[in-house]
Amino acid sequence: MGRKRSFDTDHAIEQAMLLFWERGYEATSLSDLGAAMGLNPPSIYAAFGNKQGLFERCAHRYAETIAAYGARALEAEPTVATALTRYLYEAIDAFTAEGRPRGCLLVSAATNCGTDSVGAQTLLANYRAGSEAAIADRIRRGIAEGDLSADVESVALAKFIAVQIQGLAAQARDGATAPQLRQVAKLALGSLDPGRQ
Amino acid sequence: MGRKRSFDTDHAIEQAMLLFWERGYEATSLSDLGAAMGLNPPSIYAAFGNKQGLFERCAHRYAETIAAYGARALEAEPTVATALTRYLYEAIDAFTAEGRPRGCLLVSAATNCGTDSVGAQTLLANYRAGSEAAIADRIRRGIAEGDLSADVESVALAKFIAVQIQGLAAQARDGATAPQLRQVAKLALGSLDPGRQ
DNA sequence: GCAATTATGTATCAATCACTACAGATTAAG
DNA sequence: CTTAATCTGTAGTGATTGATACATAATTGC
Repeated sequence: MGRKRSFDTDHAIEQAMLLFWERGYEATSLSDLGAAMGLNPPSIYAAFGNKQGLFERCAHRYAETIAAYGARALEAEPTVATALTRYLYEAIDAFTAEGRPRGCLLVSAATNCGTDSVGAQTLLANYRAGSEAAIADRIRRGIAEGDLSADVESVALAKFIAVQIQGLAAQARDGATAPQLRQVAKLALGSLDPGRQ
Repeated sequence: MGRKRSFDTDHAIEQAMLLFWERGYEATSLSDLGAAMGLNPPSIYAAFGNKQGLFERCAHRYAETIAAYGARALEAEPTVATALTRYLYEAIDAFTAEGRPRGCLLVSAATNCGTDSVGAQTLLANYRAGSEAAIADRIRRGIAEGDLSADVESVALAKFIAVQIQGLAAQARDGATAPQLRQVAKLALGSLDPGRQ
């Protein structure tokens, strides 16, 4: 019973996500969020609890949609080399797509925050750690399948890919173009060449 | 004439720099800065103009001291390969040194800021662009000296190094250790091997 | 229709933000 | 010492922050 909610929660999350993606957690005020979602403060708090609750929903949405290329690349590609190659190139597409913020919400929406934003900071850090762990798992699977030399250090290689992702995201925010970043990825993926390392 | 300044400007900048480095531009309030520097607001404004003026002094100090390894590596090393290698390894030392903030102020002190911090944001972006340009210059010098194959694309390789720096700084903030990051750098520098690319 | 329950809009909360007015303290010049 | 100039400490500026109180509107179960 009770009055029905007069707005679309999914659409509201989408608008808030774009704002958090563009400006980061702290720099996005509830006034900005309310204006973008077309909601007054009480509706926001009733639906999401508080600012951090809304941010968690937005980060989840981002991970499930925009950043879904990562899991797809790791699962769909037959070899580690093709999986990591596709991972980087699709990341570059995501970081530089037209008509939406550049870079990666999970990388740069809560990098420099005050003590009251520790929650958002660790939330994103956990997403990043999860992605890196998934990459390491995929590398170990490749080794087990004989796809990759057994003396490849999965943790180090996964961290290498994570560094590429975080660096590419930062460069995309700084205005680097997709072709430029693809040249960078090509250099980075040279390390994966069989017969090297 | 007039009353003498009762504090050491250099020491004040040093304390403010450490705070900006740790928390970023927006998340560091003037109360925090005043407490760290041992100054009341009027003294800060008399000496530095405003918050952004203080931040500019801090960024300059950081670039001239903490981040001086970059220019040193590019100038002192005889070849591009050794210069870029030293660049990355000394960056890792700077990003993970004990007793001071992790990561790089120029990379992550103004990544997600509101519209009133555009000045700080572009200031750091210019520092980053300058570093990347210096790397590209050094690469072109190496090509001119016959140190490097003439078909190396200086801009792309410089951006590749910039991506490593920004990614390594982010990973250092996420808690990665120096040995872990050195493994990453080793993989990245594999692309520089003569006979490849 | 009635009562219970939930959502919405207005208006506002205390806290904090960057910044400053102002008076007293301290210095140098004459 | 006097005078002018600069610095320092106290206190407070208006604006904005995240978050709410409260009355009204809308919906469901009976």
